[in-house]
Amino acid sequence: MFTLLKKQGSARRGIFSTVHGDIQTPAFMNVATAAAIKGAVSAFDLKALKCQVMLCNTYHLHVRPGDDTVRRIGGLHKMTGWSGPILTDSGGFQVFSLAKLRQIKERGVTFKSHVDGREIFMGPEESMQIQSNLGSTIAMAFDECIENPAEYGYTKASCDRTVRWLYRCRDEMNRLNSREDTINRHQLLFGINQGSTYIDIRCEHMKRIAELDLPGYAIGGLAVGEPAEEMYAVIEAIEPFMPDDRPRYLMGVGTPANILEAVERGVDLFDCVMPSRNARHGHAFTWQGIININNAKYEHDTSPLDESCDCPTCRNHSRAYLRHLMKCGEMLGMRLLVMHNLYFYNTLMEKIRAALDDGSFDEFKRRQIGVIDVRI
RNA sequence: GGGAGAUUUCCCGAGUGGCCAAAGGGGGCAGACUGUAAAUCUGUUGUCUUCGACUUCGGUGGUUCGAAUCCACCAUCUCCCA
Repeated sequence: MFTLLKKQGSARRGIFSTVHGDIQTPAFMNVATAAAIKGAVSAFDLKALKCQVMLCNTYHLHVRPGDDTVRRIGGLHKMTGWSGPILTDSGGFQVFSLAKLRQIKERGVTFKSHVDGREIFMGPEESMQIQSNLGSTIAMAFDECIENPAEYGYTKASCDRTVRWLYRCRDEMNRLNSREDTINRHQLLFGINQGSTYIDIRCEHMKRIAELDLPGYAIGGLAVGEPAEEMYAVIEAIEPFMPDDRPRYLMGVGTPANILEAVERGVDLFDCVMPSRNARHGHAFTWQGIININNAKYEHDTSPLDESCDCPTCRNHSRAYLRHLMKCGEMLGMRLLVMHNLYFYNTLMEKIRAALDDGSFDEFKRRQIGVIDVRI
């Protein structure tokens, strides 16, 4: 399913084939937590934005509208109108981000719904059942995203539990995929490496989850407050223990610089709320650096966000107009900025792939770092 | 013509003798944001030679050690009775 086309150092150029289409890697997955890219961007826009994969969230869709409802209306693909690959996150990140609203036990995690406060129980089986109802292409294992910093002993115990949970995820998915009435009987399970910033725990955990021979592996629990250098160190350390013939996914990362550094260290897939969230807050990524369109200096600026950008926003609108829309709180402003930022991220990945294809990745990375990730 | 009430820093609006350069919104300016409880959150918003000083609460004059707050007159606006 994963074809490794080329390597440059540890950096990889590949194709990941799924029932919903091929993914050219390295790739950035566009985050649509509640089955919508925040900022009023539809599935029909995503094609124009060079999006390859959409990412949705198990917990959020379980809370609203309910995974039984998603199943009844035909699954995420029919629901959203996106026919390409969809990855669903397991709810593991919510174990971390809703820390004040949850309780972790061996069987699973009890959440208080952030919507209405009602109690929700989610363990490996529940997460797999929900993701099966959603009908995603790739389902993520139910894990605990450990907060940073974390105590060594707690990290070790948590990782042991995450391994046990992974076996339960695999068994439950096998059961669900064998059922006649399952929406996507070819749903793939990705395991998730944890271990905070403890290299020994990370490596040990990676070895143990690799034994399950899953179709893909993710690195979780990074970019949660630790310095970027520590994150890179973790990736470098566990990379040798990640199967070469399986895609590697660095969850929740990151800045353009983070992505370049991680690709160099052998990562194939990424996702991050940064391009969409920051766009809603007025920040735009350009090939000259990051700008805040709300700044007064753009009031009379008739140039596009980025002269060299071919996205619908840059082809049609000026900085002055975008600033005006954002200042007025017009939702068109957010939509146009989100579209631009997603196009930027997807184009960044396209350029990375092209550079890997012709062997110029190192040079490409050297040229971009310190430029596209810096505020101007 | 007679009576009642208003006028506060960019705007709305609190404040009725010292703890007031003046609450709270809005707007402005800037910052944060990494598997989205985020169209959110934070800081700042009279001037300066900025751990202190100066000028401000419609205008002018007065009372007082001290006034945005009390008094007099003037200006403008709103409402009620003719």
